[in-house]
Amino acid sequence: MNTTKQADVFQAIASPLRRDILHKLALSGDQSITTISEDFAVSRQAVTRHLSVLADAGVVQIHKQGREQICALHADALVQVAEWVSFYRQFWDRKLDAIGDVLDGE
Amino acid sequence: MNTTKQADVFQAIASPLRRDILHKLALSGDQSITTISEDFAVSRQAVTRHLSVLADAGVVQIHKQGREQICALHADALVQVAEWVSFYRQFWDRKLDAIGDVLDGE
DNA sequence: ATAAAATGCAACAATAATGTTGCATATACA
DNA sequence: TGTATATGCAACATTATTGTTGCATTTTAT
Repeated sequence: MNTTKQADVFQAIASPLRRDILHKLALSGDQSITTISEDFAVSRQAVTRHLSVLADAGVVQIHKQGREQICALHADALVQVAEWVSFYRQFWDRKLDAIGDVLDGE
Repeated sequence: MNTTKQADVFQAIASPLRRDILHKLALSGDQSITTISEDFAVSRQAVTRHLSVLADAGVVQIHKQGREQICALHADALVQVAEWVSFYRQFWDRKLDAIGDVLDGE
């Protein structure tokens, strides 16, 4: 919504719909706003706003290409989330350690 | 707020204040609602509600002890977040891989 | 038995978040 | 040059989120 200052990435990924958008970008690659919105039940304008939230948080980068706005996943912004959650690994149950290892690709 | 059905953990950690509460529980261990609220600028009732959101998402467990409600961090619920974010590691910039390794304790 | 301490409940108020619709504007294309 | 396409803007309507305050209830400790 803001487009100027850095928004909270945690707030950005709080919405299931926004997480779905990120997932779609990850699986299908860069796409225009209209193309993205066709996959969801809400209006194009609603999707546009969700994309703005994601862009403000730095998780998505948008650049104009002709008359289209191409959206691209910028996963780097998620490192902050990875860092945050990694701190809590020390408090996970011992039995979850195996899962953690898998997540970390060890 | 709900206390019955499983709430979204992503929504729960979206609030900076709620993340601060989790951090306090991690560092200082189990505490009563009043003790927790003393560390924040908002009212006890506000903190109570934040704790409810965290409890609904399973990130905090609360049990009664006498006249107090003792809150405990339940980091297991954050595994879902770790799993989600780990998927995006493949999209991180190559230069961030080193950071990722550190996060994973490799 | 009483008073203090720790909460729970409920009513409100102020915002923020989500979605919609209608209309204007910029590009691409036949 | 027209027309269809891709967006942007803005006004609204609903809900959800956050916080507050006042008062009732449950325990603990004199």
